[in-house]
Amino acid sequence: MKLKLDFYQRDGVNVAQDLLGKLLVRELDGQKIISKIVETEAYIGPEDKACHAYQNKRTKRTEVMFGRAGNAYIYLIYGMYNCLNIVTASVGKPEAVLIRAVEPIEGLDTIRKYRQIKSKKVEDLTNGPGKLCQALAIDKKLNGYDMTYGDKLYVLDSNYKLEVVKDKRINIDYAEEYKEKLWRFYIKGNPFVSR
DNA sequence: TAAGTGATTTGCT
DNA sequence: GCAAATCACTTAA
Repeated sequence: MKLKLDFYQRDGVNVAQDLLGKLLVRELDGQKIISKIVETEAYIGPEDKACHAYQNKRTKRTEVMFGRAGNAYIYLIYGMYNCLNIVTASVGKPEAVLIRAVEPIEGLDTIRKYRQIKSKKVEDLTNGPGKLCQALAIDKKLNGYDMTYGDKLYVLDSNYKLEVVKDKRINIDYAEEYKEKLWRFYIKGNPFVSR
């Protein structure tokens, strides 16, 4: 079952937790890549200093976050890496969940085609936000993509048993007190979780 | 550990 | 308009 609008149309922190263990599906060129979401972070617009849309700052880039829940928010960071977020809450509320890491389930060959690395370790394919985007061939063409409707990128429901760990977010030193927020979630013991 | 990388935003004109 | 600063990361040592 594909996750529907009502799943995303909730508080970003809850959506972030509930997305763990769900299946992220990417289809392209007739190939299907299925991966399990193992790590997420919540970005809560108006109050969160780490969020691009802090204090409801609305620019061309953050526009998508103000839009409908279930849309993909993809942006380029550090000049070369894409990050995948899913917009949550309702229209006008800039909230999103960053997908930080996934575990490949199906379509390893396709993943390797898009992300060629020296490392033999499977973990290195998708254990980070930029890596997973390379692996799934996600770029800005998919920005604003409707994941509750489209077939190229969406999330399937699942019933994995898992233990959720709450932690501080990382790599957002500039966010001052908000970097202490426990808005990062990951599956305990999963090898694909980034440091 | 450190540096590369360029789109985006901001703060001047 | 243009220039400078910023940055939700990765890789190779």
